[in-house]
Amino acid sequence: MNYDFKTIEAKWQEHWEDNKSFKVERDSSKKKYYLLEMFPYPSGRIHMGHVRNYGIGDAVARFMRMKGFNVLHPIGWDAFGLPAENAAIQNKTHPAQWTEENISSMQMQLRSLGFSYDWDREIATCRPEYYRWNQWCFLQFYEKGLVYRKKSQVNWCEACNTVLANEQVVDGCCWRCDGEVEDRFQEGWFLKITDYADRLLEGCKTLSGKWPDKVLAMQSNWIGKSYGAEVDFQVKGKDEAIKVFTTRPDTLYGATFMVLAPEHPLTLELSRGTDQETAVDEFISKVKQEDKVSRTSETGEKEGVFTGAYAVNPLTGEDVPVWSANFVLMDYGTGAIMSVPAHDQRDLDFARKYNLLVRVVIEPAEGSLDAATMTEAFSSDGTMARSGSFDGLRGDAARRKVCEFLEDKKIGKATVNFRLRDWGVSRQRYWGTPIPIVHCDDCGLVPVPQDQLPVQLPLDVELGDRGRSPLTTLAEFYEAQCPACGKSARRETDTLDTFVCSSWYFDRFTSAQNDQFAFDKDDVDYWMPVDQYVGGIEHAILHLLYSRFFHLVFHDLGLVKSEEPFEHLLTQGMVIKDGAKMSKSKGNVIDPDEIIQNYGADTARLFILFAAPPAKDLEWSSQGVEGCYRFLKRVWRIFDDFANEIRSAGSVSQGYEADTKELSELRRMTHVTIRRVTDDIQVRMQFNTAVSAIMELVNHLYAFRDGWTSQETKSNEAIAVVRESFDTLILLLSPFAPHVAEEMWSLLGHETSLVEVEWPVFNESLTRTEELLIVVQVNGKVRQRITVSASASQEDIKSQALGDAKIEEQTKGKEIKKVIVVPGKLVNIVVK
RNA sequence: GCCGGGAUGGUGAAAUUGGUAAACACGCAGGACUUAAAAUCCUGUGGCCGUAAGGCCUUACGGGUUCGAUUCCCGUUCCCGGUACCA
Repeated sequence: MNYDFKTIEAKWQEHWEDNKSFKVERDSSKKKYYLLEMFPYPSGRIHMGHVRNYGIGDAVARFMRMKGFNVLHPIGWDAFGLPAENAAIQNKTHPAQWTEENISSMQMQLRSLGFSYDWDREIATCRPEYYRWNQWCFLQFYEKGLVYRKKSQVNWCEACNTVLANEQVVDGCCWRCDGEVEDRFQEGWFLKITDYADRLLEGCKTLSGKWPDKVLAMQSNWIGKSYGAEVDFQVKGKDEAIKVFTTRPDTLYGATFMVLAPEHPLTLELSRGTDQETAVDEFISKVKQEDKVSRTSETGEKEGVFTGAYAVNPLTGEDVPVWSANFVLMDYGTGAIMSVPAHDQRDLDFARKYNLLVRVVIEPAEGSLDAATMTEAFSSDGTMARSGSFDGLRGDAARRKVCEFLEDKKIGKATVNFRLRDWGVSRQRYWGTPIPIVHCDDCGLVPVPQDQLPVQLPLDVELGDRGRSPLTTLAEFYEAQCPACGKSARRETDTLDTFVCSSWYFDRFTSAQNDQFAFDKDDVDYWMPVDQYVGGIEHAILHLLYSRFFHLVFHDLGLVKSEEPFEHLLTQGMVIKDGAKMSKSKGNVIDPDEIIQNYGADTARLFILFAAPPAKDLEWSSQGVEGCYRFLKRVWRIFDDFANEIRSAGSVSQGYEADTKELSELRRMTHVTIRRVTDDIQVRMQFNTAVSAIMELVNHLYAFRDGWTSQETKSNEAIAVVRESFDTLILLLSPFAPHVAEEMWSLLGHETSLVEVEWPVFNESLTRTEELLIVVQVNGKVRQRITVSASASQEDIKSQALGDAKIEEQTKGKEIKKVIVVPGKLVNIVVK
């Protein structure tokens, strides 16, 4: 019988579907396990990255199910977003239609891969049943004071015609379309993620060891906490102070000038009435013309202009000139800095260029600095000098003392600054969740009452006017009554960033069909947190930070017990071909469907798990796929050889001693393989080595077969041992190649599907051998291999090693200084 | 620059607590089966020297610790990812 993967896979997919094999319910009598993979955007086709992501997840889900856990393994669709809108304009369809069609075809593909999802929990974020609760979340945040509206400099993507959050700007370009991002001044909605900066950072510590260090480091850097001080510099001749943030209050005596960001309101104000007026105007307009990328690149020339004004250094009492320069950013700190050229490279470069005063106030432990000639700023810790009564203080202590002084004098204070900005969630596009707010001339911003949710996204819109969001042109949508006073009012026409949808979908999965709540308290507290989350590294900051933020807020609102949504995180590497990420433009895309057609889902899944450890990039290899296909055929053939003979065998009786060496070796191999595969999946999450171990067992069965078939009489016990091996092989293979495993399992006469079978347990005593191979080294070099009885004492091993002919030859005439015996491993003889 | 991760055969990789480097697979070579091919099965396969027995070398590079280092420590080079006039 040939390995007919097409028939087998279709058969079992149908079986799982008809029986709802992977449907789960909350059951407090069972230990839960929530396995989640990042849900896909319904682009239309599954790609290899998905196969990898979901292949890894499914292996773990199936394994944990067999280990007896109540496993929640859901799937859904991150279905709002720009591609639908753009595709709809191009193909003259509707985003809803385009999206739903894509969902259907991708569902088919996921089914054809045999993933073990609870399909009853499937969600799509673009459906009112979902986005209704998205609006509800927004209002929860609103009521808690975590939502506000402000006019600000925003990142505008011209190509996408919308605003982007800071996290969505990559190297000055749009994360989605790669188009250039420009600054715009615009009003929009923000979520106060900065209120949670400290707790999000603290959380990184508790996740250490459970999330990849890399992701935690990226998040910590993104949050960017820095300790320092805020100091007020009085403007000379005006009742106005310039507030600066510095991480080096110990260098305050060396602040010889100040620099404002060009956008800083005081830049313009201070120059008025001075002879620098026109110079400042020209400078500001020049900087405005520069694009964001070159403005913020480090290699860019530092340029500035004197504002004509002076401020007073609060510690030295000196007048210091106030400049404005392109390298000071309005959106970090206070948008103004004190410049200490001797101890900051940028300040020094600027001072040299414009001939400003340099004063050394921190002395290094070794050598000395010459303010007149130095070209490299000394920015490490050192001893304070030329700093009045602070002279001699160092490092943190120095900074603390200066801060205390500033607080005493009420001219500054120790403070903490974050790099993290609030999350702008307004999008000027159609295909997203309508923001449930009404603008009333009398009442101001009025939230839509919960019983009026969802604010439906109208489907009868004209798309294609690329300048504006369609909602702003649709009177039936934006004309509304004020929920508070009943007067006619205007509905908000911005939609929510789609990252809002994905910030809590894992909670929704716990009560996917509930139409009373976003999620049921008992459900969410039973299932959450996600025990294992699997997804791409590209969401290290975006989705993973937003989700943590949402979950903390939910926690504070008493909606969920846990604080962190994802207990363990695995970020899988990319699938690459010819050294590059698969992409249409490079023409190196392998279509999963084609692989499934030619080799089957089991082969596709096996290859993708076998070819590389999960966290590493995986180089696609058609020969490697061929190899995995060959392996499954090899499994099938040896199974076919034995199936009839072992089908009616019983189990091996307890205390059975194998009649032959071959049988006891097969038994040992079987139990060793259980141990290896279990450990690889459960502890190490290393599926490539798990598959290798199974391959070794199969190789062993082939070697075993030759002796077996020539044997004339076989005891029932002997047949039972062989059966045990095949049962085990099938079970161990089942998380990786579930279809062929199910088929073989049923061919052996088992009546239950593997879904209900327990993971095999190894017997430690059966994994031991009677003889051990010991390596004998002389001076650390392997010279001989000897076999010793497993019960041999260290002394026995030592004398057997020393008595070996070859070792005697190696040690002849030399003095034996030391003999090291590592039980079960090696003997090292040190000679001179 | 800073942060994180890497570098092992012809290739993907393995070595779990410092203990036989290269498991498993691909590729390649040889053999069996076959009229032949495919498929399949078996054997070999890090490099150098040697007919062989065997020896020497080998985990990016240079040091160190240790009886023993792919693994730990110090330094260097290169590669990948993130981030960056962040005050």
